[in-house]
Amino acid sequence: MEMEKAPRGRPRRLDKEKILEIASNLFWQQGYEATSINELVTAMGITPPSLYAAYSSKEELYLAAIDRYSASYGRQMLSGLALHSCVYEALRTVLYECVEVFVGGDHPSGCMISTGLVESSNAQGALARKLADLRQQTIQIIADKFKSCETQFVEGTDLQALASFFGATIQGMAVQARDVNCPTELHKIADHSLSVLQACRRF
Amino acid sequence: MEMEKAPRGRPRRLDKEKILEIASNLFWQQGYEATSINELVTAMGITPPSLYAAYSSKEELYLAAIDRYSASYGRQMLSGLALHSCVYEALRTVLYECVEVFVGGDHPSGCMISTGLVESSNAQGALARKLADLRQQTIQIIADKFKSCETQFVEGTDLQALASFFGATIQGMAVQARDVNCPTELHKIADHSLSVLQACRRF
DNA sequence: CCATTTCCATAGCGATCACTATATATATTG
DNA sequence: CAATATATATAGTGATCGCTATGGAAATGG
Repeated sequence: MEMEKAPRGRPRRLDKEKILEIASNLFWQQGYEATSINELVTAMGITPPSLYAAYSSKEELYLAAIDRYSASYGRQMLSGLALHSCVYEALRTVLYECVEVFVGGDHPSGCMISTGLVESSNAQGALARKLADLRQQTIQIIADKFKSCETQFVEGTDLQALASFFGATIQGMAVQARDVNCPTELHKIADHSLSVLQACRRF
Repeated sequence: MEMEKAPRGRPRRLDKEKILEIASNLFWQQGYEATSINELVTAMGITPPSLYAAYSSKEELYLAAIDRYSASYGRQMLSGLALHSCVYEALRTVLYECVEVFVGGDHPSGCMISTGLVESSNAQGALARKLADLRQQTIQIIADKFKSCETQFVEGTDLQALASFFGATIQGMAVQARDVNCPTELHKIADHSLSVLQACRRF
């Protein structure tokens, strides 16, 4: 069996994953620009040099937080696309999982990506473009699912536009999750949105 | 006839309205926290004391900018509600006017209110709550129109939830206006959203 | 003209920003 | 026990934050 050999020097009080978890929740709650290094290290119970030993800049930390969010919550929200061959069941699962993530659990409300860096200074242009890309990627993933289910739609349906519409629904739900934080209201929004998909289906 | 008597002291280089116009566009582009006093006064061609002579704080300036936006663009976007007795025509006009504002003209893209201070530090809690209120007010205005047109809907329709859905549509369009800035795409989103209203109508 | 009124520009306030140089604390290695 | 390696805490960097005290510039009133 493999023994975990302790590393050479003084052990760190917080590993990278724990640092990232705390940073993710703060960025999720307050956004990139509104979250200061001071707030981060205070929440972590460490000091700035320890943070910078793990992540070389605030920007890198934020990017890692976004990656972490995508890999866990983002994956969860889109998991329905692969689970269901019926495009309606697939998208209903996606929207309901969005509600779960946006208002549920022991984490901030809303969505790190949907409302991330929508407003920002020119100084953060690169990060803002990255977030806009991620939003567009999400829409593209939905569009690809629609295209792979083309036979389920009435002929001539603009599947790309339909995916943009559901992207807008998700982004709108993310805003309202911040404002009212009520799963019931979000479910109603999801259901109205799903009725559009229902109307585009062929039976 | 009334003569405009020049005031007593040194004349100001920029009146309050011009200051507000420039501030509004910068806040619209970058948001509240990402826009610094330095950027504002540089864009205005004045110095901080002149700005503070007109508006006593950054927060007050931002609130005035939001008021200005509501009175002009906000009013324009909701004007369709009073113009049309047909609820479908009314809401179609609203969504199309949103597209006009969100991607058109010689001003920033997106919406000052829909995506304003969705992410923010606790220090800006009061402003963030104000913006959330404005978003909910918009939804309520749409809900009130629906209720005044109750006879046009199929019986038992949840008009409040329907209004929330269109609020989400508008907020989603505001995000995508920032990301792609394309009126054609937004119109497709608006049309899909309107099909939900069409399905709720009684003929 | 001078006095008065009003606004503007310079300069800088204390606080906070993201980030780091230095030295000390805590572990393993030999 | 050193000697080495790593992470830590203290304390601070220059820059920028929102905001303002001071004094001079530019107008009218007498």
